[in-house]
Amino acid sequence: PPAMGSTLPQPIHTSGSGQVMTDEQMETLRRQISVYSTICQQLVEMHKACLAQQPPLPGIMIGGQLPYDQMGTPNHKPTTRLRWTPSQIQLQILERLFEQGNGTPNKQHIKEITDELRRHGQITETNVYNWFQNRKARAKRRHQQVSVKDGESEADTDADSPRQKRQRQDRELTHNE
Amino acid sequence: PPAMGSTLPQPIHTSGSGQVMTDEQMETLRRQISVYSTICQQLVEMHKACLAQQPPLPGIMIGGQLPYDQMGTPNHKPTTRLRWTPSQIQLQILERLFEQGNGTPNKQHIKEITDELRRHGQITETNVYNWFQNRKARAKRRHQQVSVKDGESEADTDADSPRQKRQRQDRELTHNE
DNA sequence: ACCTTATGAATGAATG
DNA sequence: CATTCATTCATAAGGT
Repeated sequence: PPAMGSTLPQPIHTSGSGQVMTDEQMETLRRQISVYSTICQQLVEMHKACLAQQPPLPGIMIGGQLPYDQMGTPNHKPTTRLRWTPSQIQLQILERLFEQGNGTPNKQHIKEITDELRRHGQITETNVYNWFQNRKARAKRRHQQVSVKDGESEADTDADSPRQKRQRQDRELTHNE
Repeated sequence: PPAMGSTLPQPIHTSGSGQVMTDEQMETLRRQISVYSTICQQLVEMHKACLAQQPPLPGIMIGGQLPYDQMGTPNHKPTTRLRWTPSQIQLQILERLFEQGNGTPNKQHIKEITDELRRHGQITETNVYNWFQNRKARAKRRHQQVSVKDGESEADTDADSPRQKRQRQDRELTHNE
């Protein structure tokens, strides 16, 4: 359960000129609403617990008596896929491309790939970009994990096991106006 | 003291495939988000007040002693974070500063900001600097993607600077292919 | 139904 | 600044 820690604020700004929204924008909106939904629920829980062990303080009485049950409950149905999922065909193509050219393709290339893949389903350049990024990162990690004979048998929830945490922070920060 | 029972809308269900929204729908969405925003703020206030006049309740410890900022910290990683994560309050402040002053603040200003933000959690000047850098870059990318118009379902969300912009691919390394 | 795993996406930090 | 890397978060898919 995510909440306040994530991305809360500001509603999307559409360009105003037309009201055509892109998929991305739609998703952003959906996510925003979802986040608010979660937060509200959490806050309600907190407040419940808070009130539960407290005398009926007279001063506040905010929402008063109304049951929490009727509060929103905007828990969204999966009206649409929340995140992109590559189709089989798309995956095959991507996989093949990845094998050939190692590394993330440049912008132009990404655009081409995206256009091609779109013929097999909804997809955006960002999806493609992310895919390559993730693919690369995970291949790398997988590889170095194998080479380490650490004999670890840890079951990490996240497939990415933090090997060699390189903690480098606070460099000189030499920037002037 | 708002009435949070009255109108908690449910997320709009757009037709999914077609991403053309009418003015009306846009308005509705904006309003929904706005409502959530308001409610969240109010709930936070409520809860604050609630805790304020209460002894250190032992049983519950919902958010524990941690500030609201970190409420969102997901359940299964309570351990120390390896990288800085802005708290809610910090984020709000940063966001506000970003809106006002355009661009990355100079060194002096960063120092001040950092000192201020430190009151809300661990933070360094580098963190602040990086934040502004990233924020700017991503805002830019976001903006140019919004400016794409007319029937293009093209969208890019994260991914750094996907397209457009007289990019210099010359210096873009040439991955084999 | 719940739990685990795989993986798309977000973002702080680093590099050029 | 522009790009890229590394880590983390969230969820779709799959197993039991």
